Amino acid sequence: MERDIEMANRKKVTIEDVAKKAGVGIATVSRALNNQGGISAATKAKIVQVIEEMGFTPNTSAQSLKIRQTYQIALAVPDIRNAIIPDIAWSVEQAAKQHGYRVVQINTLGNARLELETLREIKKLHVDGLVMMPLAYPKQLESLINQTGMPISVINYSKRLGADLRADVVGLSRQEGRLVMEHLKQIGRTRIAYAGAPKDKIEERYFAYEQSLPHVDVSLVYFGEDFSFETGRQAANYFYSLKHMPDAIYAVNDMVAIGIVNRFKELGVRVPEDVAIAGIDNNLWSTVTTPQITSVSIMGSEVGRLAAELLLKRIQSAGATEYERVEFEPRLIVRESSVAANYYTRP
Amino acid sequence: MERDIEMANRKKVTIEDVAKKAGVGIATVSRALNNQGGISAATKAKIVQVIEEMGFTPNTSAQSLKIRQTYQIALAVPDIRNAIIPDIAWSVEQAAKQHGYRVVQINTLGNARLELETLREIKKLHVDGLVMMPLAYPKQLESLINQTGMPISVINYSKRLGADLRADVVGLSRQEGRLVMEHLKQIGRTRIAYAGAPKDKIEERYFAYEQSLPHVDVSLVYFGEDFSFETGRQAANYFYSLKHMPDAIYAVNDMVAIGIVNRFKELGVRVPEDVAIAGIDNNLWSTVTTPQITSVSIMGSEVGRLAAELLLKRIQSAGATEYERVEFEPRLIVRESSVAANYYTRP
DNA sequence: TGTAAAACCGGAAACGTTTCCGATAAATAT
DNA sequence: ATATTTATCGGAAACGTTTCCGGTTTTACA
Repeated sequence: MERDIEMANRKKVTIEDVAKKAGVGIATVSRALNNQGGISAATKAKIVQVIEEMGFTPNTSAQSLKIRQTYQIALAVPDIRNAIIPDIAWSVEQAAKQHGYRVVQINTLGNARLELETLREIKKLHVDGLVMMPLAYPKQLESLINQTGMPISVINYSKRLGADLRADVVGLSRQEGRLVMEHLKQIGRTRIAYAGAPKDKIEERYFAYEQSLPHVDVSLVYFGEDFSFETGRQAANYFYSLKHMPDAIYAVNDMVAIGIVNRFKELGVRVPEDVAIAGIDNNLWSTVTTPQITSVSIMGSEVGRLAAELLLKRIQSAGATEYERVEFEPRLIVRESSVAANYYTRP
Repeated sequence: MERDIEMANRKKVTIEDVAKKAGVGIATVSRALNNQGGISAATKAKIVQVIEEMGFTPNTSAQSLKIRQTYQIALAVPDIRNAIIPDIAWSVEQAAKQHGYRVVQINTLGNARLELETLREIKKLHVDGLVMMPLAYPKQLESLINQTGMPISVINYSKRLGADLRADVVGLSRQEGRLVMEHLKQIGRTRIAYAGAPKDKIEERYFAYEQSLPHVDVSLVYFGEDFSFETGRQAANYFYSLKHMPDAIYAVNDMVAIGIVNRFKELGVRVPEDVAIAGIDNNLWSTVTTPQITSVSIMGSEVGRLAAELLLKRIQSAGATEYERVEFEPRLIVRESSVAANYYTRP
């Protein structure tokens, strides 16, 4: 009880309090704080000591207001719980930290409306920059990006972007889907199915499916709700219900692929004998399941690090550099879910 | 090129600019912004329109400085890439968002020095509160928590905390380890090993091991570097190298358990016939491997949500409430890695 | 229509920093 | 010794909001 009162009463100590107690001016304290010279070693030591005693920490809001920088960047991802996104978040934070920045994190749910809203929200936040990984790409997103006037790095998981986008872009070369399809065809599969999230998310992956087939059999295309394990299981149920099952499935990501394998196991469908399966992401888990999952590696932590570094470079150069576009080459990693066991490359 | 210049020159538009253009005082614009009455519908509409035109967004730093709140909370976790931590991060963010707060995320690497440093860093950040999930618990951590005077929620993954800790605590009942050990003994295993991270992290889990055995055979205890898949594989190598292998392994978490299973498969060790294995966390992946992993569920998203809500309650009540302690009861979920297949409870 | 109350609005002070600029003290040069 | 430079420091003005307080206008009521 007393504690709470004490806590509530505890006044924040300001630079002025420190100045008074140390018997100097506030300007001097500020100089001691940002040690940039113009102050004698003696007074500085004195001030540092007083700061220590009083437990003073400068108010970030006031600092930011004055210097017009927050030293924060935002990170907008669809869902921190999914696939390679923790890797990306991790590497973005590491890179940011190295440059003295913090990251505030926002999940957009990969939802078109929320992606837009988030961008507007972030503008209000007055953060120094933004690393964004959009999924749904509502029409207005690009123009909104162009308007904000805020440094932005886009991690491009899916779509072809306008050439005039005013943001750095680090993307996958959008060849992942093609790699998977070529692999499945090459191992002799002919009835290849697609299992994915709604069509408007990561469209490129579905396009790769369409484009690599002379014509698509719509009964072999399953659009689920999201990118989850459960969606994979539902896809498996769907394909199992067909009179004529596919002999291969291209899954939009590893989570879905793993869900399919999991359900097929219950249903007695053999992988890869009856159906070959391949996903995209190549996360750790693809190597842990039985069978291990053939996948395409998209190197999340590399992507995240690079996106953050491009952003920070732009921030520090006050935007006075050309917009960069970097593509990561994905790499197919063949494992047991598509070919015979013990016949695969390690990641 | 021109664009960059344009961008660099773009002055931030302030509330004063809006006031001038709308022909009103800044106080009025502020009222329009925080729509709390004292303003006619007409002028408000006018102002809103001008704001729209000029693309004005209020400066958060100035607001925070004035109202002495940042509407940000910090979230300090060991490593966003691990186990249930994405679940926790997700649910903390969702809860925060509902109350109009943002979360800035910090990974401490579960490292004692960094946990302390992070706490100091966060104090500088002047966020409104902190959800923290410590692993290493350096000695000074508790007293530092008591000193900050900042609302804190601790997600207690491991240690017994001092009764006078000035923070809300939501924890596991610290029975997870006991549950695992009882299970392994109950199914008749006698040489039970422990595979874990360094002893100083999540000590409770190791203590549960010690306490449930008459005496510990040190050769059956393996302390790895971290909580990773790779650590699990190394543990497997170690146990395999013993002349007299254990017949059961209690793994500090599922990642490690999965790593062990993975390596044992390569080595031809049968699970659970030769060695029964059980972990803690019960994440999705425990159900995806073959064999599926026996585990203890600790309900990450529930824990995260509750921690955030306790914190926000404390923030909003200005700390004038008793400190709460909530324990989540863990639940053992028996799967194939410890008993015969098809003999398990679904999560 | 006149008056009291209510609604609306603007000026200015504050929030806690950084930084410019001028002033003083110390150091160096003459 | 004085004159000049240099190092050190303090005052005060910003930064962009919110909010108190007083003043004006409108509305309500008799």
